[in-house]
Amino acid sequence: MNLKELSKNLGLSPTTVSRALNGYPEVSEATRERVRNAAQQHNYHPNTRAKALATGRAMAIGHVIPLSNQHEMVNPVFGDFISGAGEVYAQRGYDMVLSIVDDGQEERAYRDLKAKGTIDGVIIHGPHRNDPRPALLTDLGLPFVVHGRTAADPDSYWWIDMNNAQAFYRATRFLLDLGHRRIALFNGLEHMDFALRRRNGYERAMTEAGLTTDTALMRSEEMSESYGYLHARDLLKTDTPPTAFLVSSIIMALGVRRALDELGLRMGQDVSILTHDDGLSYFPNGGDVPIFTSTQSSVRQAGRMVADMLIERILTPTAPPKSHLLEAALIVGSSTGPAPKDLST
Amino acid sequence: MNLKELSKNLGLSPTTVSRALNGYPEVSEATRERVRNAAQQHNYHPNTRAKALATGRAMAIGHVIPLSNQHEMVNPVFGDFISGAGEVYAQRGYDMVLSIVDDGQEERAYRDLKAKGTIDGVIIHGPHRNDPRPALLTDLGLPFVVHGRTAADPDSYWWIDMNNAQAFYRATRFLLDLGHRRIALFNGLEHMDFALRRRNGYERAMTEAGLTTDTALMRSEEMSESYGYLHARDLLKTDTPPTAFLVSSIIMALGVRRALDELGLRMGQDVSILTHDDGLSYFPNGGDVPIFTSTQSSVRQAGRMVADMLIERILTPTAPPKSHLLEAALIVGSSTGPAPKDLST
DNA sequence: AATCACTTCCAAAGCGCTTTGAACACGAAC
DNA sequence: GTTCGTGTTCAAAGCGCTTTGGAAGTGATT
Repeated sequence: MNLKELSKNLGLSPTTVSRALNGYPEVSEATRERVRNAAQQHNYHPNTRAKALATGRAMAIGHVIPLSNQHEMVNPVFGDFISGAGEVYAQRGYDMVLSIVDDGQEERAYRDLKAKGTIDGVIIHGPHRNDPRPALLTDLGLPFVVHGRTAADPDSYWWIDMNNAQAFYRATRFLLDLGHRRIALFNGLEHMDFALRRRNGYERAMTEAGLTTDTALMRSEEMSESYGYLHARDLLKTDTPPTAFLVSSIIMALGVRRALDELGLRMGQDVSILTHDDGLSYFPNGGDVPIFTSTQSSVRQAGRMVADMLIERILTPTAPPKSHLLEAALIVGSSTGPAPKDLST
Repeated sequence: MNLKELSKNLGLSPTTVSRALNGYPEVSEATRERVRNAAQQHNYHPNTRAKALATGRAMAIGHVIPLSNQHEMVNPVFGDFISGAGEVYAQRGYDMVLSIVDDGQEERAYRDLKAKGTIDGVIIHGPHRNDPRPALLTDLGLPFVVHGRTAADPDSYWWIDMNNAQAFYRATRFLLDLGHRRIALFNGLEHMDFALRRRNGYERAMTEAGLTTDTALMRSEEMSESYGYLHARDLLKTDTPPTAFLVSSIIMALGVRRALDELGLRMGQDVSILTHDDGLSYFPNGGDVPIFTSTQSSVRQAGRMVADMLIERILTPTAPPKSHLLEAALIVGSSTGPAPKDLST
């Protein structure tokens, strides 16, 4: 069923039917109602391609996902993020198109997407410190919103980020207040912008407390369960093990907890763990009393917000850049407790 | 840059340029070469929407992901699957469009996608035993390939599945050969087709060994870390705990291992774990010697194969249904060992 | 009865591409 | 010198929609 057929069916011109369906005022309410009913009844949906061609708007939003060959890895956070974004798209009539792209081919991917007119805008995931994408996309004239930020010039584009520095500052202070002094930081890869901001928050809190940060207690690594386990085990076997771990991801925290279990240490008593929790649906952090004390910020919610912002950006091409900084909640669970008395005293 | 501009630029008609670019024979090689160069130089890419409209082919493939409200859950397997599929799409010039859809709205989603002409075909994820989707899509005339199978009539459509029954049959036999008799089965939700097939494989092996299956040892649950932990802990505290766990997902297996650690039981000695391993990039199963003994089958590879098959299906509309059954490899790691001597003997 | 201001509808052009059917040039064949 | 292929190019229609620029109809106003 297409426009022509439907309009013939109704004894109206395609023009009128189109206007009726798209809410133009030059059509009587009676006609509009009649058209709407007929459309519904025949399950008429305007052909997206034709509509896109006619309007110049693709009604689709792109996500380009680089796939590096070394460590083939699809961030588990990604699933939750797009499911949040996808809700918004569905609701507002946009399609979501994903491009899996070999690492290093990203620029070409964006150029092609633009040239082919497949999409109206893109979302940038996982920005590095010095990410070239904002400049590239600005250059191409392809609307975009960054989930996160870059180091340089964040005022020049649209973004939504979590306040990583503040979250980890507060988390570190929380552990310090409990008497911990040797606090390990298990961070993500620090060429990622979020990771460096987290480290900065941690270091600021330590410094303010008059402590020197000890690089021996800091790790910067892909946030997998096994790395969490391996590094925790190594650290706990040293002469001066940490009494608390500040961890960047709940998946990594699972690994740290495994190391504790294996060494017979009680979480929240012998050793504390405080983790960031993205609210991943597949790794629920316990029930009424969360297992892990954590800084929480739902990545699915972020997905919704970023999607909304991008659509706004697309619809108001001339508006100046906006941004939004989300604060993580610090939620106490049972994985933290006062630092154990130092036996050497 | 569009066709008209490019052709004017070259002093040719749009027709000729189009044919040159699309490899039609009615164009001299000299001209074709000249056109190709110009296209490359100007980064000309035909507008997808226009092309789609003219050819009737959208050059896009859909994935509809139901999002149930109760347990908002994006299967972690999904990320790996689409990254495999995405590779193939990219290579063959297809776009991937994702629709996140409220549970129960799925049928409408498919109808709409068809009516809007956004896509040329869809992939069906996670089929239930009695999944209505194959019938629906056949009815709609929307080409599709199922990743997995349904109980009824799998010969009537295209699918690629892992041989779940055989994998779990072999896994169970492996544990039986090691002397285990009380083998727990931690399965996925058994209205899912794959899960029931796995149970069937397990039960067949047990029965063939002259053992009765004990429902007290069987769980059917979402495959999360916490469920693995909770159920394993409960079972291990009973009077007659299992000596081995057969687990449907490596994520769940992590939970089982945690229960062992917590109870001071040594994995592979006191208690064995054998898990299915989808080869998820974020949960690598160890290095040279895998941690978990597992039935392995890469879901990313499956993604590639399903995508290839769907494209074939789209290009040959009249071909009879094809299917492909993948065998999982049974790979020995360090999580299994002989059943401990029964102390009560 | 003529004019005006709406309201309601429509014909036709255009979005960027493919594809059909025809035209043109050129040399070979009659 | 006409006819016929052959190779190469093009004009124009069409894909399904939106949108511009009227045109017809309706009732109120002069």
